[in-house]
Amino acid sequence: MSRTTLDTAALAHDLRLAVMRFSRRLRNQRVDQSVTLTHLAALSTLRRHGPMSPGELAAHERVQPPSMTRVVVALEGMGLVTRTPHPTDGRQVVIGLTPAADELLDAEARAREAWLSGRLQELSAEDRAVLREAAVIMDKLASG
Amino acid sequence: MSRTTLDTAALAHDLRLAVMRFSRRLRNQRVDQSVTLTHLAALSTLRRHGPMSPGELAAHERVQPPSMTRVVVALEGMGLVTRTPHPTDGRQVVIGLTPAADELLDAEARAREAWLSGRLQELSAEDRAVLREAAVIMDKLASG
DNA sequence: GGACGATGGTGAGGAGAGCTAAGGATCTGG
DNA sequence: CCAGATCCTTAGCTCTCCTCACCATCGTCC
Repeated sequence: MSRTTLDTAALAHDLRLAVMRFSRRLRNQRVDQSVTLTHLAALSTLRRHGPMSPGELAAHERVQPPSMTRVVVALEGMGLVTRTPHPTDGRQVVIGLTPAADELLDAEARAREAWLSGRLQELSAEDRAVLREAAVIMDKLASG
Repeated sequence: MSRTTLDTAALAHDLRLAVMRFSRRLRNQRVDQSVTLTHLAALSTLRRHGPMSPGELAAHERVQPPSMTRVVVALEGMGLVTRTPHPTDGRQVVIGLTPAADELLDAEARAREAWLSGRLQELSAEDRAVLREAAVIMDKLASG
């Protein structure tokens, strides 16, 4: 085993533990108890990329379609998204945000200062730059 | 809102999504189906820091004590850890690894090459360096 | 020395979040 | 027009973590 390979194995170990602990922390740190992190992620993606089908949404979030169905059902029940039939393809459904969801996302963006953004703000600019790059790399790893 | 604050909010958003997706991917990518990622993390921590009480272990993993109890019970059932009474404090219990756990961790370390280490190896040395720093920063964020 | 709050572990119950397998509706290519 | 592919959904399961409550033990204070 080469030096580099050993280092990579150690990195894999540390990175895995760090990501697990960090994601736990993120889940617990959500502000509004009624809307979970998974729900928020779906809403964010919808806002960023516009209305799309459940399947597309699932692909974006790297989740299986049935999982996303549940999320959409829950969000629809809360009046945060609408389900409208696809204009030409009868199989598909288009998920769109309601004004209430927009408000919620705005409120959440503000409230997020309470923790993650606040914590990030305490870091050095260099550390933030590292995280910014790392986010891109991790997303690449997650999608590959 | 200043420029930096805006950037930080965007970073919070992207980082959150990236970590969520990445951790989902990690969970699915485990090799041995009988031992879950949570179990492995606990075993890894025990190996790295030596025997400790369930409470300490929970603190290390940023988890509540009852959650760690379950993990320990499961691991004991699989013969991977032992529970011995604390020499002086009758309330405490000391969790230690069995030889079987050592073997499992070795096997896991080797098998991990199959995915995460393999993927990391494909990255540039610069990207790995970024992740190495990011792991430290995320752990700091998770613990604070 | 005994009562009493603090600490540590666990039992019970529940919620969130993901998966696979399978079913039903719709589209499309032959 | 039928057969297979595609899309969403239902059903049922697992894993992970939580809170609340309980019990045993420790340390302290009267």
